[in-house]
This record gives sequence, structure tokens and C-alpha cells, in this order.
Amino acid sequence: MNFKLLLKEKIKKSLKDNFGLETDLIPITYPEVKEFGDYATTVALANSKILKKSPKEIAEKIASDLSKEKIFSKIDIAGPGYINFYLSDKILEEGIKLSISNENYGKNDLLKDKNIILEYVSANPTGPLHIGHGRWAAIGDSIANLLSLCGAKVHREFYINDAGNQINLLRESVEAAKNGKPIPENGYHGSYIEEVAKMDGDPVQNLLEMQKKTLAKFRVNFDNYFSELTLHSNGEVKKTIEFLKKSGHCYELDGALWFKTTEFGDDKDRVLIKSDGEYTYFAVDIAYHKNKIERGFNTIINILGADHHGYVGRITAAIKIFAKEMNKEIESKILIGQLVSLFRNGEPVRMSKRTGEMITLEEVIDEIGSDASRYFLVMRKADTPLDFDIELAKKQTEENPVFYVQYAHARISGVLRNIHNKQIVTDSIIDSPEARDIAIRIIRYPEICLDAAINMEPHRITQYLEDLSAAFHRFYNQHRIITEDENTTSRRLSIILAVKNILKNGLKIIGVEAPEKM
RNA sequence: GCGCCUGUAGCUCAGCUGGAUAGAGCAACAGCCUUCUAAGCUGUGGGCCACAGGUUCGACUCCUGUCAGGCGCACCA
Repeated sequence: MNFKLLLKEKIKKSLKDNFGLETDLIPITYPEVKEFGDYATTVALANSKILKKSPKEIAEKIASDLSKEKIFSKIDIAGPGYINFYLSDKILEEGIKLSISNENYGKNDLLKDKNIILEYVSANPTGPLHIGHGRWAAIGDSIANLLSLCGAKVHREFYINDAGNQINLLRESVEAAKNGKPIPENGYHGSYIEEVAKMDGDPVQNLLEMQKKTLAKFRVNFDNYFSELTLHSNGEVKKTIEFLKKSGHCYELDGALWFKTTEFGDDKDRVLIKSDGEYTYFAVDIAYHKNKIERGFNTIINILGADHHGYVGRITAAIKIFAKEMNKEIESKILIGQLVSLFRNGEPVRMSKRTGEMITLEEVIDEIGSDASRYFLVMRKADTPLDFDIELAKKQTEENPVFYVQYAHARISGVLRNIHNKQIVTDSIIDSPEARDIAIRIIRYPEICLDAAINMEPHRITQYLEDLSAAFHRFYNQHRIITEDENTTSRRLSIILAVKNILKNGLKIIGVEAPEKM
């Protein structure tokens, strides 16, 4: 049950019935002060001008309509026209009951019409993954989990750039290393080149396998690894360009073939075929995106590093053009994640693939663990640059948010081991402010999941989990769970079971373990 | 020069798409373990939300400009 949405619907209806106003802009907030209720809306203030009525008058109508709903114990009109809603204890108790019995609490089907292809990481198979790839891996995986939690069909894809100059350079570098010759000036110089040179088989495949191994260790799994080479070998690049030529989106200039992306918002037209007859990387990439559309996806999401943000305009334009020419409704979204700078004891660590000094993602995982790495990479909004200090992440171990949340889960598990009678009682469980605080957070969990999914912001989940954990730790310090009175024990048991279930669920979204013991 | 992102407590960051008294965590200080995990809890101090204008009943949030930092501006991939 999503009370935020329910409330929105009810208010929407009330506005329509009373004032004939149709609007979807109904802001619902979680008040920071509990004297302002569990939910609040400023809808009366926001619409007073349009309706030419005082905010109070509007608020009173809405409050009077909604007071018929038995989910609220109280509705206040406060200040200039805020409406504050208080959920009844009964509803809170039902929420707790549901969150215990339902394994998939938080799940909904609001995005069920979306058939999404989510592309992320897509590292060049020319070296090991680094911490930046780790950020996209962690964020991408969490976003995919969130979207499918909301009913979307999500296909996770990794695009392998296994064609082009950088691959030739890689092969030359490995070949040189094999024969004990100096590596070409503009080749790859990392120490991993020596390693790959010792392996049998194709260096590109070997490097790809190394990347896959790292991702597996990171618990990031893709549905498909899509090879760029296949686009060349089955002629899709050529077909794509023919398609664009035929539909009139191309022109020739200075011996090159240009694509009129400016018609759809790009700031510059782009070259598809260079004057030497070779395809550009972009030409191949749009063939790939055409392929995505042909596979039937109606939503295309890409996660890119900030160093590629210049790419956004042209690729969005290309998708728009294809959608138009192919007569399809395609929603596309390119998420730009800011870069990660790796530090050790406050000293920056070079990450260049060519220096050989870089620290790989694998090394970071080995050093601080998958859980802490994933949590740290996901806990910040993607559009802020991230300074990741390895020593700090390790040193902080005791005051780390990830351990704080995991500890709450382990603590509950510990208590559960000591309870012999696992009888649950969900009546009258809201018997203290601490219990109510937990209950209201549990009620909000599905709402948080939906908001995090729609905005593609998994950091909202970590934020929420820390808040819920704090509420639990407060409860735990204030109230003994195992008591002489069986009924009291059963009631408190239901609360901690609910918390445990949600912690486990929430951690799963961001790919972090929920330990039984610590 | 142009474009994108960022600027909030000493530090690292939230701030729910314009609302009520701007919140956490670290760090600092003062308390809480004979009972379920103290990796926890309670309290105190700490703010010109980069700066200057503007829109609004109301701005950390929207607009304009300035300053500072990051990243881009290829017939490279």
C-alpha cells in the first residue's frame, strides 16, 4: 500500500469535486516535526490564487472530505493553510503486519508498461576495471533492482567495445610484450599487459573475462554482453547508415558523410563516415541503439561517466530520429555520473590505465570488501563527484554507515535467536513513541522505493535504511524486547521482524549482505 | 570562449521537484552497560545554504549575473 499515492488521489478527487480543478501537482511531504503529522500537503496554498479562494477555505474542504477516510486518526489545518494528516494506529499496525507477511514488501507494478534496456559500465576491454566503473556498476545494478521492484521489465546490458583502434593498440601491446619487444609509444603500458601476454588465447577475450570476474565478485550481473564486433560483421552499421540516408538525415561534405543531429537538439552535426571511408565510433554506436529499439525496448537508459557527457546530445538526437522514422514511442534517458577520485591517506592515486600505477576495482574490493565498496559508491547522489579514500573506508569501519545498518540487522537476528516463543501479535503494538516512529517509517518504505526508482536515485535507499536503523537502535535502547510478559514480547517481536525484513530487502536493492551475526 | 555538473556545520554529504524551526554522520565535549550484540543510545555546541540581484504571499530549491572547483568541447574511441 502506497499511502502517498492514495493521499494524492483522494486530494485530487476532492479538488475536482469541490472546485472543478484538475491537477496532478499535489505535493505531499513528510513533515520534519512530528507535531505536523505523518504526511502534509501545501496544495491549498499552491492553488489559492488559481481558485481565487483563501488557502484555509480550500484546506477545510479537503480536510472535511478526507476525514471520511478511516485511515486517518486526525487531520489538522495549520498555519496559513497546510493540511497535516495523521495515520491511525490501526493502519500502522496493518502496515507492520503486511511488511512481515509479505516477502516482497515494497514491490508494486506502477512501471509495468516499461520495457527497459539499461546499459552501464560498458568498459573497454583494454584493461582491468577501476573504481569509476565500480560506481556505475553499483549504481546501475541498484537502479535495475529498483526499476524491476516497481514492475518494469529490465534488461541489463554491457556493451563491449571490441572493435576499433584501441583494440588494435591493445593487441599490438600484448604482442610486443609476448616477444619481449618494447611496447609502442601510444600503446597500453599497464603491468596487466605482461600478465595478459602470458595467457593463451585472445587478449581481448581474456581481459573481458577478467572484467566479468571482478563484476561477479562485486555481485553485479548482466543479462547480456553485447559485442560491438557483431554490428560490423552482420552489416548492421551499413544498414543503419543506409536507413538514415534514405530517410534524408544525412549529407556529404568534404568527402565525409554527416548526420543531421542538430535537427533534434544536438549542437553540431556529426560525422558517420570519415573521408577515408571508415566508420566513426558514433556511427557504430547509433547502429547499436537502433538495434536496441528493434529488440522491442520502449525505454532506453544509459549510464555514462561525466567524461562522456559531450555524447548525450548526439545520442539522444539519434534515438529521437530513429523513434520517429520507425514510428515508435521511445523514452530515453542518459544518466551522467560524476567521476570518482581515489585517495589513499588523503593522497590522490593515479588512475590512468597507461601508467600502470592504477588501483583496480578488484583491489579495492579485496581490500575493503564488496559490501562497504558498494554501499560507499551508492550512498552519494550520482551527480556529485566522489572522493573515495581507501584507508578512510577501512579505518572508519566502526562508524561506517554500512556497518550501522548491518549491525541493526544482526542485532535483531541476535534477539530472535533468544526468543523461543515466536508468536507474533500485531494488535496494539503502537505503545510508545519509538514504536510509532518505526511504524511510520515502515509504512513509507514502498513510497521511498517508488520515488527512488522513478528518479533513479538509489542513494535514497541508503538514506532511508540509515534512518530506519537509527529508529530501531533507539527503540532497542528504550525497550526490552524479551520480557516477562508474553504478550508484550510478541508485540515487540512483530516490530523487530518488520524492521529486519525491510533492512534485508533494502540492502538487497543495493547489493549488500544482511548478516545474521557480526 | 562555449556546454554540462557542483558549491549547505570544522570534514563527508541529505534536503522528498516552491512551503512550517535547513537535517544526518564523522570530529569536539558531557553522560548511559550485573539483563536481548555499547559496531549502540542520550544530551551540548556548531549555519550570511558561495556571492549579488530578480520572480513569489513564501526561495537552499526557479531566473539572471559574478566568483570558485570538476568534466567535456575530433573526420579519437
